[in-house]
Amino acid sequence: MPIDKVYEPQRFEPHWAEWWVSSGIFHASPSAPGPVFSLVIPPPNVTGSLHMGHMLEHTEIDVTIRWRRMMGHNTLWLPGTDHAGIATQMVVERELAKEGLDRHQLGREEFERRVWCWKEQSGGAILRQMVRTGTSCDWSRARFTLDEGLSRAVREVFVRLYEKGLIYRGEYMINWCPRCLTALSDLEVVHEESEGNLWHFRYPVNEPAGADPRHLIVATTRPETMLGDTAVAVNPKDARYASLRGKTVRLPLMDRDIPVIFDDMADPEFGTGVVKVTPAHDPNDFAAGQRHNLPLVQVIDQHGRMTPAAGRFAGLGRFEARKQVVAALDQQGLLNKVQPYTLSAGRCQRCKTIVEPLVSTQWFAKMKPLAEPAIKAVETGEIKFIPENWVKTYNEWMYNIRDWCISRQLWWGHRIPAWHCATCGKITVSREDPTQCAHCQSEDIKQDPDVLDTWFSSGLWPFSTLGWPEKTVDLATYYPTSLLITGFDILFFWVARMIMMGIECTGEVPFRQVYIHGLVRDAEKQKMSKTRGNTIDPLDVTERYGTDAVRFSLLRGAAPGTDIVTSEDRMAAARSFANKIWNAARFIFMNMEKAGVETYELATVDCCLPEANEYSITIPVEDRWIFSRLARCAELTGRAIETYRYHEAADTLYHFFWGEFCDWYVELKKLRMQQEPEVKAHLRNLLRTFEISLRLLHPVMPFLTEELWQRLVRKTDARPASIALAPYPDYDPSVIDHKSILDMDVFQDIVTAARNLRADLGEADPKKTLDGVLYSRSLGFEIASREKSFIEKLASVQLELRQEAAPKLEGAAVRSTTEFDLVLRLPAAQADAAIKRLEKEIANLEKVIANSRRQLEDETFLSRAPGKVVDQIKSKLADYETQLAKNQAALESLASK
RNA sequence: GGGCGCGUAGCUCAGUUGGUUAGAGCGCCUGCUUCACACGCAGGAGGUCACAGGUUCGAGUCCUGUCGCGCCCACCA
Repeated sequence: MPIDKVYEPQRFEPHWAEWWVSSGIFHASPSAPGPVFSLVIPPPNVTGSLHMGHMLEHTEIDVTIRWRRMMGHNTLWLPGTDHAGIATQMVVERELAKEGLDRHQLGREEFERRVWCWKEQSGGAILRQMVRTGTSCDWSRARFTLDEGLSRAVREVFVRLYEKGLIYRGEYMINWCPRCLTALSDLEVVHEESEGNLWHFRYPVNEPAGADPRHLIVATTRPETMLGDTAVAVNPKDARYASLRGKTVRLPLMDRDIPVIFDDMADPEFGTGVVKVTPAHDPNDFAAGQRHNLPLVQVIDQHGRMTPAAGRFAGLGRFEARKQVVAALDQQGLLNKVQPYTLSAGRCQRCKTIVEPLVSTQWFAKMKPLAEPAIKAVETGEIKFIPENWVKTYNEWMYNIRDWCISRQLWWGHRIPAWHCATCGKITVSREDPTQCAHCQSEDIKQDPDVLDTWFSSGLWPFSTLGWPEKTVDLATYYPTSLLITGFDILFFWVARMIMMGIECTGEVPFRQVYIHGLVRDAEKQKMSKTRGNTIDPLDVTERYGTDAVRFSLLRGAAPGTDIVTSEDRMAAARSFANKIWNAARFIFMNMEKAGVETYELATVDCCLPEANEYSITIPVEDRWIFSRLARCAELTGRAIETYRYHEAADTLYHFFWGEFCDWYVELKKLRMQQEPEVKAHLRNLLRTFEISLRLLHPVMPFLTEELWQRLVRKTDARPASIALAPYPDYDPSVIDHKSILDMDVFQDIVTAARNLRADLGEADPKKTLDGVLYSRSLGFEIASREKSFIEKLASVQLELRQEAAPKLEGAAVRSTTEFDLVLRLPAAQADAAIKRLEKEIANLEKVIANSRRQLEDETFLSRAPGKVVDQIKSKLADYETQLAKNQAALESLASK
């Protein structure tokens, strides 16, 4: 049963990953005891595969969920995937293109069938990857946004909102992607700055015969749209143009007269103060057109080509048309000037094609009435954002929210439950598929071809996944969910909409807290992206470093409100830690074998206290100490996880396990078991502390701890099936033994002092023992006499103990603290290093002492600083002064040589 | 044009409500194949906390400004 020398997670991680699923230990039961803690996963796209962002998010969620589960909460982590409308449709269309097909050749039904096939393949992949990485979801409750139940929820919400007048259909200006051939919401348009031009054109003013010819100069970044101009606008307060009232101008190239309108949209400060108005191709102009009743002349079509309304430019692509329009105007002498200009163009979030603002009939959701209660919920603290400053961003968007274009001209998604009547032209919106028009009973009705924005269904995710609109037990138990963990990139897309939809549909907030994590970046602080080629594949590093190491490295970088830097260096460091744990286990297993102990039986007392009756001996200092440290570690780790300071949790565990458990406790136990006869008693506590440590570590390193725990702990009826179901170590502060901490401090100080002195003397080889004397009349003597042989062993010294004050010694290296003075005999040749250290120590002490004295003499300080702080300084000052005196004496004696 | 965030050791970053010799990981230097671990052990070097002011008994921490960097939102042609 000895385990392998080197930590090789590949050998056991897949096994536990499978077992966690097959054993069903993460299955949530509404009737389970304990406070409810529920969370729904931000559903990854079915088309996707796991990336580092998921890995981080899932790790943070998993740590939280595992910790809560061990704390005895009734936990649910509901997993699932999103159908991701455009993204998925694009991927499948690309696949079809390889076969030389497009979706129209297949037809809607066949195309949908193909997407479902694709979903079965790739949707399975990401779920399998999640299983492999150990996420402790309840897989029996996995959901997909196009599931029957969720589709019913979508339909119910659509009908309700329609009936309340919160969903309407109308002709407005929307963002249109000429490549995807669908409308987009404002959020799906990303703005990108690029270098372009500002062209200035002359539009001749129509003057009565005989008057002086005049022209107006208009500027535009999009010359091709001028073909659709139906007015020019000037500011009503702009005195320069007052005389234009009632005038028209001749639109060049089109030979059309268009009116001069007076509207605030024109900024007198900008350019000439005259702006061309193209209501069909610019959102501003569209609004102006409505105010002034201007006609719409659409010169660009859905494919981004010029329409017949563009006259001789008809059929050209929009960018080619731009060139030709400029050339034509130039030729006619109407090009006034060209200015370089940075403009921000809207691009399709998915395919990066420049979006075309077009007037189109679409479905919209009215947002203001939904936003109001959602704002209030955050304001009143019913929903808490962490970090808090995201509230500002949230509010900014919510207060300025505009109606949401929810229809998409796609085939993959939730079909809009509206039927158009060919007879009366009216619309029937219904929960069940209608067979006739609700208005005229005609049977000549056809379902609207559009589907809903993919975020419409994700907005319902927290309750649709729990069975809503049915009144299910799950819904009653787990809704509202406790927590949402997600990235800020989908704050508006998803989080805000869930809040609005949740409140609207269920009357309750969808979650109590939202923890917003940072972005995963590479070692160069670059955003990870496929195009940059700097992605780290989580599955790849999981194989090479182990899932636990990848998780741990991410957590160590995951301070709230900051981005998360990853690199293989960090993973290697985390793997070293895992290896350390592994080897501690190896040492323990080895000693069990030596002592003939087969397995460890879980202690009946679960708090961090040694079981006194196990001992026929006095409880040694390291045991009293380590249990206090265990309790402290549990407390700090728990509090860190609870407040989403994952980096702190990881750090606390790291330093506890490595710096305290391994470096001191195990080392001491090692000696104890070598030198003392009560091996089993010592082993018993070693096992106990190790087992508790494994439980402390389990939320962050689930695989390794499960593997070791299963090997260590004896299977009994009382034992939980998995460490994941074992209780998180109790951290009642009353178990902390302060005396033991003091004792251990002194013990460590003596050992460290001896090691320092050895180094000063240039003797780094631990095989060579040096002689020394320890002087102390207090705790130092007590500890040193009790643990003399251990100090000698750990520091490679031979000690003589004297219960007296240190005399003035010549030719010796001295290390002094308030509790003791340690003296090593010094070969004369090596005084320099010792002197140097003393001088440094003295300089430090002098600085601190001066500082403290100054403060203690300062009346204002004494009167204003809290008594606690003053006392602290006083007692420390005394300590510093004794140390200083001792060091000075030592230096004097050394220097005099 | 608004909003948010960052600038701390060679590198990457922590630093909870201001409280007294500023921490970690990696890297570097010295010495150790000590029977759990060289993915290790022991010891060590390295920081005027971007800059300038201010508040305070006390500032890496709070305020103002400057410089540098990043991100988000916005219909100015």
